[in-house]
Amino acid sequence: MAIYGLVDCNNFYASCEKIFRPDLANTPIVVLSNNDGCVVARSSEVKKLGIPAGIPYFKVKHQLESIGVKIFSSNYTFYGDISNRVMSVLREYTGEIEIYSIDEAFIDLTTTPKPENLGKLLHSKISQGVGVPVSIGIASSKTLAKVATDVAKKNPQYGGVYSMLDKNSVNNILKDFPVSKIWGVGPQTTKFLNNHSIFTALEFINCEDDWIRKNLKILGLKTVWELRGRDCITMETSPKNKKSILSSRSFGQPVTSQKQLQQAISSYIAIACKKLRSQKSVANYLHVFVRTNKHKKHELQQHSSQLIRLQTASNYTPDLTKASQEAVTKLFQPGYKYKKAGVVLTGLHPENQVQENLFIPSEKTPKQNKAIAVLDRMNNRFGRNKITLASSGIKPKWIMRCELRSNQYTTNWQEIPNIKI
DNA sequence: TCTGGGGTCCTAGGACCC
DNA sequence: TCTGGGGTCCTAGGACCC
Repeated sequence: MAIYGLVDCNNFYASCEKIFRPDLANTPIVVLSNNDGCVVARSSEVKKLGIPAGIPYFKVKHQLESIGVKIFSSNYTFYGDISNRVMSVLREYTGEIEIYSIDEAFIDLTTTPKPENLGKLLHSKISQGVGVPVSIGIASSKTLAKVATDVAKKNPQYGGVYSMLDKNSVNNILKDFPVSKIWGVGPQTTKFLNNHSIFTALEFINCEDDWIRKNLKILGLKTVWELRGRDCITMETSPKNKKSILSSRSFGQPVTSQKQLQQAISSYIAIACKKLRSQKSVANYLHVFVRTNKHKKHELQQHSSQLIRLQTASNYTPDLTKASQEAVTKLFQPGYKYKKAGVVLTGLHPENQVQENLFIPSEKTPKQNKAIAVLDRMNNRFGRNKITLASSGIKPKWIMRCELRSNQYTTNWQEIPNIKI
């Protein structure tokens, strides 16, 4: 039987913000999304106050301020670094891990003699060594490990680690576990199940396989099997190359000119192409999309995209920038206030397997290759966007808001914490 | 005034081929 | 005169995840 552990950092972004701010140890804090748009992380004190996840900041700003909640813009560079530290601890004690998201990792405990003991050890090592609290769930499938982690998180008496390896404990937990909280069951499926009087995970696993397959397809069936303890979703220890790469942002203020829109798109292309080069792939297709603010019903609305097939698959920023200009020309309409735009690269293939176009040479000259390699190195060393194409604009107006960002304590010498002795 | 960003997988349906 | 049908590939869109 397989045994999985899931290690999940509690309130990750909020916990990160507290690491170098012992003065905030018991202060309620929230972290906002890009553009200071939504509340994406809440410390436990804030959760208790009933502030929901994902709520637009402006709706709760007054409430948060009036009760003394400390607000942070998101600081992804910092969270990424803390995440790496957590993952290093896991690797040190468990060998191969599957990094599932910035704040979660699966570990394979199949051959670990006492999984729960290792869980306790990891819990204390991460807490002491990195400074963020984690919850660890142990079970015979990933989906059950997710459930176990939820139990560990909600019940402090287990000390942050909960094992669901024996059958009795599984049924005991599943009978009170709402289907809406199952990994892989979203709002649509919840609605469907509830309409059929299925409310708990236990009721869900007691359904007939045929019925589940017919209505919820193969994914639904896999989820049920996993909840019955059958291991269907195995470990992925080496990160796979992405099949699509997306870069998009909402604008700090509406964009109304074609030039600004083009600048924004150019800068997203630069980000996406850099990711593409780092996985040594080329893209065949480029999607460019633009959106107006759907919440402003009285304004002109546009939600459209252009798909461009590149003449030759490429990861060379100027190629894709040029292609994007054509798309922007088709998409842009005067009089519309654009709120968000982005690019998606698809049809990705390894760069050494490019299908040559008979009429158009795809090989970049050595000079072009060198230039783009230098650009990547400089930007890696000195920070994203230190060197850009002129088409991305300089100090653009549409740049995101992030007025309440904390320091990059661990990744920027200028912002390293000071200690007064 | 103010509503995130980056992914994956699956399915249906059209295009195309033989 | 008779005008098929199955397989495959691709894309758009939906649902879900963090």
